[in-house]
Amino acid sequence: MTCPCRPLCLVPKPNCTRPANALPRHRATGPALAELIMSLPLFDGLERDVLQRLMADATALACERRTLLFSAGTTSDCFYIVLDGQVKLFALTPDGRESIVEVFTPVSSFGEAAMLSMGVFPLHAEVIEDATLIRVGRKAFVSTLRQDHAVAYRMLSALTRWHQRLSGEIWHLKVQPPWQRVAEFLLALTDAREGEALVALPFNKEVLASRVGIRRESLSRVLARLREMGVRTEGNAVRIDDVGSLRRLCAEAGA
Amino acid sequence: MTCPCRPLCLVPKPNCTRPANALPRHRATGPALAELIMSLPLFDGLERDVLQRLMADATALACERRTLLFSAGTTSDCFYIVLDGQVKLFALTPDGRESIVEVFTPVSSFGEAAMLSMGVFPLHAEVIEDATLIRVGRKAFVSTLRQDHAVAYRMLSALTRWHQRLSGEIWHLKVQPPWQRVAEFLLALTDAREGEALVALPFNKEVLASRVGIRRESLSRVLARLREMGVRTEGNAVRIDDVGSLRRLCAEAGA
DNA sequence: AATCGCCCTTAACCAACGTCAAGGATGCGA
DNA sequence: TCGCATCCTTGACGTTGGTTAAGGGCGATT
Repeated sequence: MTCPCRPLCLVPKPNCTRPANALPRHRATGPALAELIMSLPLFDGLERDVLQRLMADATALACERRTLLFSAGTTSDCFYIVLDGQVKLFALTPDGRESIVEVFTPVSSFGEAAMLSMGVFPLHAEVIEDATLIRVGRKAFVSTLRQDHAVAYRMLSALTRWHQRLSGEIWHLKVQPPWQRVAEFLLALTDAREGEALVALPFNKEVLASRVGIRRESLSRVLARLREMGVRTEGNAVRIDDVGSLRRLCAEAGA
Repeated sequence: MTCPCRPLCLVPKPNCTRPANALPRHRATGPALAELIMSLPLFDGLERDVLQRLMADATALACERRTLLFSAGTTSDCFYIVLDGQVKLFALTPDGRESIVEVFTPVSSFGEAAMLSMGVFPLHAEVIEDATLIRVGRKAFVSTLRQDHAVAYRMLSALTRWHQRLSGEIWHLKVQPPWQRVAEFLLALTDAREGEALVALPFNKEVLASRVGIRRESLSRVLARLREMGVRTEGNAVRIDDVGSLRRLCAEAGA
């Protein structure tokens, strides 16, 4: 039996026959669990004991691929933390098509917004790669929030950062052509400022295309054109010959 | 002397010669000032005395059109509330073009995100229609926030609502063709669910185009095509013959 | 009246994205 | 080994949005 995280594994399951030297998917590597959770933007800077109170009625979930966590319109009485695997948030058009708004990879959280405004989920959520999640109930979460208002304050600045990220995304969608959004997405996966870089794609190309707002076929064409700029795709990884020059290309063309 | 809010005025200046029977620009009408401010999503549900403490070192500003409030990169030590007029938040591309990320009309606030995360403004802000603003300093605001954590909690849910609005916008940009974004923008300006409606555009077409992520010329084309669907533009207003059918058109075509 | 500036519209052209269709690569199970 | 499913790529084609350029309407200024 091989790992479901095909074609590459970061944390192979027992008896996984997949070659281990392959480039892993792009995901956070894992120190201690609490450490991971505290790195969430939502919980940035929280003390450990406060966190534990917050997590009072949290439950851990092991979800298989294609598990539907919730669908749009459902009342939202919890939010989720992704410890492993991947979850997509998407909308459905009347004709059955789906559009991925966001893909969550370890370690991140989603659904807080819907939960805190005490409404319903605005989107569907589905596991697209076998995942381990933490489901945090609304009740305990909100009550802890009321008891310890400092928590709320911390979360405020975390959310405002989120806010800025979303605004930035809107701007990208409005002013950048697709190839630039793809290029910047790739560049965001590496810390390198110049020279060669080999980045692992966080998810398959279908999902990636949806993330940047284009179709699968268009992504292929974009990558084909980027090839002339020294961006070669190698399996689920992408080799960038010269990160510096690619960054410059993006910057000078309308970013 | 006529009003700068051409070609139509809601609140004519003294001696304004502009005809008064014209349809006003779409903007909130004004009861008491405090009432207005408390209707901000950011301050939703705040008690009046708390609000006054929050506003301790706030100052009122009367800004003429084309006033640059701040530019990207500036350290953000305040945020703004728009009581009248309009302010655009925009980014500049290297070749000097601008892209409007958001237009703020009465009554709304902007810049809190940058201020609370103690960073710098990520965008430029310019008054595009003579405005009266309130500038709230970071220091008093944050200290009040620390003293009264309930305020922070209230703001949390307000921000999460904002968050959802932004997510929705991203989704629109990804899955909807421009004509639908325009149509939905127009529909959002009226409460009518069916029948005829006459809506006043909140800003000129250049800005509107930028808001929905297209160019001025494309907006003209879109409006021309919408004309066949019973959407006629009349000056800075738009008459929708049948709101119900337009809503249905948008809904069935990928919303 | 004449002129200017601003806002908006239209047309022609081109590049680019979506769509449809076909086919290749890979991994898995029979 | 074969068949099948999934994922990816490529080509042809139609549509559409950006670009450029030209011009009209309107108010303000002279």
